Amino acid sequence: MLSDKYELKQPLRLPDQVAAILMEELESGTLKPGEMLPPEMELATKFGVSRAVIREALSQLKAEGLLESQQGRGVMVVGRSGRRFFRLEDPEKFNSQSLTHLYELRAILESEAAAMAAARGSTRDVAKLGECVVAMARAVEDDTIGAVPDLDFHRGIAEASGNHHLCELMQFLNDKLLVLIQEAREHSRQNPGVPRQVQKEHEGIYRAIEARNPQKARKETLDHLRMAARRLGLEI
Amino acid sequence: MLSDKYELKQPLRLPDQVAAILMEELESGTLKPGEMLPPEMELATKFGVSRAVIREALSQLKAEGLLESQQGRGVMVVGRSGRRFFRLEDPEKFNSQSLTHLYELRAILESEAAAMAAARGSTRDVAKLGECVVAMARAVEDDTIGAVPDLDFHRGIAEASGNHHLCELMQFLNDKLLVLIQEAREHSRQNPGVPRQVQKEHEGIYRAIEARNPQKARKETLDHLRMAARRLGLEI
DNA sequence: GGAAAGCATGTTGTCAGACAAATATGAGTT
DNA sequence: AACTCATATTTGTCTGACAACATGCTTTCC
Repeated sequence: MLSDKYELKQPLRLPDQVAAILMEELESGTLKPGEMLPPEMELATKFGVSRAVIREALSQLKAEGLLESQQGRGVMVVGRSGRRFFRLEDPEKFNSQSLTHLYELRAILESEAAAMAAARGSTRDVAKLGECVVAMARAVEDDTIGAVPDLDFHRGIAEASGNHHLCELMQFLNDKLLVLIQEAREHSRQNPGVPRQVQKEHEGIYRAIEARNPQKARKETLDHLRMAARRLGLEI
Repeated sequence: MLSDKYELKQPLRLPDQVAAILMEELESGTLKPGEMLPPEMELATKFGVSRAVIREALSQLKAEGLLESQQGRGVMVVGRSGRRFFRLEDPEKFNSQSLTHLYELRAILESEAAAMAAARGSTRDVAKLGECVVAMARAVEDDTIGAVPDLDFHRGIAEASGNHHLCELMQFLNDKLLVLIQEAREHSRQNPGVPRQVQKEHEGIYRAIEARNPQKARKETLDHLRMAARRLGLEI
């Protein structure tokens, strides 16, 4: 039984609850870097759970790089520099402003990626982008869902930037915004004329990259995402 | 002292090994989203470990959002959109190109953050930046280490951007690049004249932000980071 | 015959205890 | 003061057990 001291929610599994509490103490500074955690057995009695539960919780935090354990010594709190992940707040807690910020971040990265793609993308990368544009054009004609080529197009720009970290990060953000993006696409298809407009924007980006014009590629991408955000109802 | 950090080449613990193998299978597509994992007991015999070890491994992957379990049903593979973290490859495996890319990513974000700070940073934020500049100037005069105000300055820019996600992401990247940055600072102090040059660049950024000139803030930051990269020996 | 209730089985969640392995600690010796 | 060694502490791993929940099948009742 977990003590009521820690307002634990029932539905979550015990290790997750314990991990959340410890994480809280880590972020609030109650547990400072370099300090040792109490022994697992002590934590177990303190939280009123078995050692197995404690170990699963610690395992999560260790995997994230927040803690470090050594057999015979104990568990130590490691500083921020040890963090292995960039964690986004839980999507359930996203409010409108948070979403706008996320979208803004994406726009920064994607416009810069487009500029880099124009500056130094391989001809192969650019050719792949061209295929995506053609596929999307066909989707607009047929009035079908152009989701796959659309996603491919945006991923292609990231890859053409030649920066692997940037690519991975954009992939992550896009995954997070996926629901939002799909909503936008659905919304677009219902408004006649919008798909054609979107296609024109995509083609503008593609032409700028193909023409090896970084400035233009950045601007076209920025404009495109600004328009897309407006279509989504986000104030940017 | 210093060897303490590098001495810890601890043999991987069993749960970490199992987690690594499963992660490999997830990324390679051997385990596809929607599929069910074998029961924990089966995995245990397959890997030749106890169920507790398997559970700790699964706990890590569940925390990362790669798996999802339900009592009585089993463990399911979740698609990419479920990922909760943006994971950077292990710092030990960083090669020169990878570092350059990481630095490039940081430059993108920081220059844009500076522009946003100029465009919409609160007067409070800007004032704090001014204090950092003064503190750094004093450090240059005294020839002491200006690490703290320097970090504060860069963090201040991120905060002044008003975008929380951007701020967190920059914090994460800076933590990762911290060793690199400290190296740069040490290198700077040994080369006479460099600290003054750095200070001049910082002041340039600050003046642009204070003057509410986004374009200039972006350019000054970009120039500063480009110079810093060159001082570090990275080809940008 | 069909639908609802109950039972059997499989799976995850949690607990308890045990031992091994590595480390810290302290007493005793040189 | 420094070294040695036995002891205690702590993490790493294993085993077995039971509870909670889900699924499918059987039984029962209309």
